[in-house]
Amino acid sequence: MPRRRLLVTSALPYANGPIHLGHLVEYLQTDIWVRFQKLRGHECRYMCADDTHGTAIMIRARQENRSEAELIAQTQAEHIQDFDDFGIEFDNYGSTNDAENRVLCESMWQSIRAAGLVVEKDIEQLYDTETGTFLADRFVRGTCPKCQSPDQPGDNCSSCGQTYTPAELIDPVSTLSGAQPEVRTAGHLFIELEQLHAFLEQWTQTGTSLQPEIANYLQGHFLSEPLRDWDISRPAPYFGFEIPDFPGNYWYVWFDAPIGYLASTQQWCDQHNRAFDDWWRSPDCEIHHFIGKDITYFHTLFWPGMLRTAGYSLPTKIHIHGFLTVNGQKMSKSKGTFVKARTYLNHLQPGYLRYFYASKLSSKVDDIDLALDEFIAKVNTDLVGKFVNLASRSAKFVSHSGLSASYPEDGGLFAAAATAGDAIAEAYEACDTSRAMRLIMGLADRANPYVEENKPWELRQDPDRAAELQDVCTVALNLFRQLAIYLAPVLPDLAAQAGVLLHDSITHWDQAQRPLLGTPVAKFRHMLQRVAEKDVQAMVEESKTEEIPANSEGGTDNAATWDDGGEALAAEPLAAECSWDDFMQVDLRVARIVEAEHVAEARKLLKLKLSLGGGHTRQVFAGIKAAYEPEQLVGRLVVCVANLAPRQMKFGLSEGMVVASGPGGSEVYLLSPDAGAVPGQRVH
RNA sequence: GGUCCGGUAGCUCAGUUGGUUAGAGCAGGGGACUCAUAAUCCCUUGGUCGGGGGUUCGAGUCCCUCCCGGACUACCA
Repeated sequence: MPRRRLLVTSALPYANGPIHLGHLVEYLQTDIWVRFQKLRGHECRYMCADDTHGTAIMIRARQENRSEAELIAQTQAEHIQDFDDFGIEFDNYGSTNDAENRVLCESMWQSIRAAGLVVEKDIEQLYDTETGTFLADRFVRGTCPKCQSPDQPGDNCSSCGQTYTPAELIDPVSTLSGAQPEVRTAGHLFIELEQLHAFLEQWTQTGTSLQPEIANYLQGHFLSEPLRDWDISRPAPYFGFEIPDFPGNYWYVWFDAPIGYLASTQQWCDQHNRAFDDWWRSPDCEIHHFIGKDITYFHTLFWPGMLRTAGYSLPTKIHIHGFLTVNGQKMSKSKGTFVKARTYLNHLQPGYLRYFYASKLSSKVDDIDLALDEFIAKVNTDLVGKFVNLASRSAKFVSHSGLSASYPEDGGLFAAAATAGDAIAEAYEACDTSRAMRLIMGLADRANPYVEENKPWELRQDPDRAAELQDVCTVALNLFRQLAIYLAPVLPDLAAQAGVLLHDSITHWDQAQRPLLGTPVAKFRHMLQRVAEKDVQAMVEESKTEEIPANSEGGTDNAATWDDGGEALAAEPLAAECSWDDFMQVDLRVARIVEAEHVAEARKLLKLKLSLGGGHTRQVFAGIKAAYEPEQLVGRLVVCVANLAPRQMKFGLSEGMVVASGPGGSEVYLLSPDAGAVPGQRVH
């Protein structure tokens, strides 16, 4: 088999939120594929990076009163730790804000300019004068111009379905500041993608780079009519790279994000003294992108167009996967099924999820479902009951003697499993890991009866049959080792443990072709604990109490989903209608927490000092001890009831109330005003 | 509405270019074993392959039609 050179990427996670189980579908699928290629002896490099630019990052950094650089550095460190703990091995993990990316963006830009693809057009956009920013559609809400429904998103009405531009909204409001935005005109640069129409038609429809349903989708939705110009610039302020020949304007995040694939490769090449062009300008190198179906459009139209224009290699294959559902539904915070990578790791081992995803994923774009009870049953049955059990039930009988010197008669089991290696490899190669797992477990199903029939536990009773015992265990352990090799891309930790047990590390797929003989056998230790239902439940419970970033959209990563249940409303039905005057009797004010401390004797209370600005302060006792640490409160803005009658409490006078939602205990959520609010402002 | 994907045993799914009595794993029932993480092994109950038409000597597999479920439906792309 000729040695292939492969460059593999996963989509870049947006640096505005933590990695969750939905993200991991992609990174685990890719990691498994990469590990498979490496195990086959190919040179395969896995590149990724954080996607760091765009309005959402800028806004969040402002809200948190820190620089974008600080925010994205912290997020990147968290992402890398999460990936690392899941056994996802990148060859390089960069950032789209790295210097290499700027250089490559500029060079890409020059090529696109030189090709005559760029035009400037004026567009009208809503502008928030308070925050000094142009507003993307999702930052505007207002009344639908068609059906008059209030408080609708900036692009279409959730009530009547009408689509419109934010400027058409009646009484538009900026969600950043609450201000009424004004319409302003600004020049934007556009890429005339239509000039590449013929190329894209040919590339998407006749090549082998796309799954057939994706090619159909593109033909039906985009290629059947002229391609629209792509708005590629954003006026300041914007967090990104400034466009060199268009000062005051920045590349839209979706321009520089995929170039991050190149930049990450560049970093790796620099560190390893390798030639960049061997990867991105060589017909000998395969380029494989793994992405989710939500970002199909960018990767199958714009990205090939950019690459071709700048003279880079085109993707060999774009592997597109579906979304994750949990228990058959979208991930839901209230159900505790919106699980962060870190939360999972707090309760469960990564191998469980790696195997479960592998057993579900195929080369199709279908969504996959993580049914938690199926997850428990499948992992325990397949991995512990069938696979690990083979070693667990035979290793200790040969810990003193080691494996036999020649391979015993086994009824053709080893040879059959060796032959099956090709079919398993084909399945991995095609990203059909569910098929691969099925084939592997079929082998395990034939291995256990062998042990059953040969009864090593009886053989060991008879010293005269020691050789027989050794032979039976040699077969069982070699069958186990074959499975460990075939599973190594999915379960690298178990493969390593198998290597330790048999004193022969697993480094190549072809090791499954020849039995291992004559090596010592180490003392057997449990390789994988069974999944306990209580741990899964604990993970779900913890997920219910966690904060989820309110807006994880805005970058190139739109994988977040939500599904708001009706439990909260049902638990506390709406109160009777009140008049405007009634409402205005309650004086809600923005306040800043300037001091926060524990009250030694109090079980539920924290003592807060609120500032209303201008030196006006209030002492408030709030029942939020179980939900917040004093340190995390100091400095943040909250909303307080400023005209509530003071109340004498056991520990002192409470001069107001901080508003929060939630059932109580550790589930209390303080309300925060958006950036721009200042202490003392009244809430209307 | 349009496009795409799917509808096979209680559950998750396999079923290659149409070919003998439709399969696996799990779950359920019965038994065995005790080396192994209440693991394993043997036997076993479950299906008019969404409905209806058609092509064919023969269809889960091809064609038509209807029903059901899901995804997508860009234009901040």
